[in-house]
Amino acid sequence: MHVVTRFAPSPTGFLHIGGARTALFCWLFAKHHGGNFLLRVEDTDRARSTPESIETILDGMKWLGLDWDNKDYKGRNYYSQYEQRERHAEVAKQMVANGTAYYCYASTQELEVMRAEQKAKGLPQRYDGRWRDRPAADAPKDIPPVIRLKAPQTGETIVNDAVMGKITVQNSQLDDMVLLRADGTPTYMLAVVVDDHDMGITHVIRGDDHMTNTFRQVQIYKAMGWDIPTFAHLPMILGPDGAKLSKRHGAPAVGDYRDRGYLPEAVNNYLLRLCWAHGDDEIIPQNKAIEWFDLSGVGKSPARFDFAKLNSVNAHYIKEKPDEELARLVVPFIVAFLGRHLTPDEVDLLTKAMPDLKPRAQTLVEIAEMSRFYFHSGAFTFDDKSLKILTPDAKAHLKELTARMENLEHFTSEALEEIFRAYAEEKGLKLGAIAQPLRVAISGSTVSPPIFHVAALLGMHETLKRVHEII
RNA sequence: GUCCCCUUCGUCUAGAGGCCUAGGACAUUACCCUUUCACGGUAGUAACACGGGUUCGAAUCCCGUAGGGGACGCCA
Repeated sequence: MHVVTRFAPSPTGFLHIGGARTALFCWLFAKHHGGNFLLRVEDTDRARSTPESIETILDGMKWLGLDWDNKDYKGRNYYSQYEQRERHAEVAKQMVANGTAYYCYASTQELEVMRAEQKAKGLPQRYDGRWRDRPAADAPKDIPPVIRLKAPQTGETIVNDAVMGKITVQNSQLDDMVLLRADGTPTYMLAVVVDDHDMGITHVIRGDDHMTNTFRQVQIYKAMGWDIPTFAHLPMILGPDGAKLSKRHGAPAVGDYRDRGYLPEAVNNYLLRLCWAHGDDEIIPQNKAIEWFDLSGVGKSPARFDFAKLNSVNAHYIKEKPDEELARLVVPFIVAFLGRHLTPDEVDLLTKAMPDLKPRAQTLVEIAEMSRFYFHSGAFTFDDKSLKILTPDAKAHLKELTARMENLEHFTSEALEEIFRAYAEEKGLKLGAIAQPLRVAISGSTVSPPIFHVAALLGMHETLKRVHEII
């Protein structure tokens, strides 16, 4: 069987991190089975859909590397639901013709009254089928009707969900939903089913907020006599506090993670491990993810988002990434901090510093922050801890050491360490007593990568310049 | 309110009736390494929501209870 999955966001905002997880699972499932992964933009809500939002979502998908296969659709690089509206309307009319749907002339106000009454009586709020069996002759001429599904009123509808298992609902719980609005546009329920059918979707993988919609959609498939795809509903991703993940939790959009210096491979790996596991494996590279991913491994319970764990996964992928590539990724963040561009020499220095920077950072932003001092010019402003290190004694030692450093033939970290160790031994000092002042002098802080590495990278001229600045 | 789903360390999870004295990862604590901070290494604290069954035996199967989530639009 040739597998076809799809990701179907509505372009009313950014790409939500939960949506990204859904997209990832769809993508992995398609790749695992050698099938296709399609992108459909659900833009039938003309008031809320925006082109900017579509761009943002596409960007997010690209950043995560979730490539879709329908890049050439009527001049667009995605499938637009809105463009299929004629087809949706046609299907709705077909259903009226075959007796599985009917025109309903109840006004919005009339329905509001109906729901209010139901609520007041403590009854479930459902359309009562008032136009279900009325003859066409009753139809008022001046009210444009909607088309409603003539849903079965007895028996039950069963969904065999690949994640949730067999789920049954009594048909008496479901009402006759609207398929086509009075203005002739399709509702989500209709559009989804028609598009999934037309696109040949074999596996509908989506968030479990759609679970109860599935029963109604199955009824549409049945009314049209279409094959029902396999459904798989993924549990929600919740915020750290167990509430629905939202702006309040800080980073709901995929773009937020890019801006905060997370690597897409880390985000993917982290997202994959939410509600899914492969034994004790934690770090799962993409090729393994494709090889191992299956729907049966997806858990049923919602998961909370944990930034600490994401950080640790990100730290792992940072350590794995080649220095040059990492430097290239960090440069924009440094540029943002410095407010100026880096010279090729500076980028080269950053690349050479990367082995010392990598193990100390969890995000690209952290690398940028801790590497700023390399590109610093002028005097540092020291904090209290640093000032405490720069005692008159320490300055005196540094002055003596300056002379020795100047005489160095090769300004390497090994050579520097050698003269510092020799000096410490001569004076009966601990290495830290002179290494820390050097650190403060040339890095501007008490915390930095190994200080002799730093000095060697800065070079003799810059190192001595910075030392002179403080003595 | 009605319907649907879920419940293993703080968090993500392993677990398919005996392999469980419940494993791993993150977080956390201590120690080692060490010129700072990290990385790395070693050790530790920490969970089967509760109550009933079924069974020789239950984290695992069944039934309740509690808690959580979701859906009930001419939104998607």
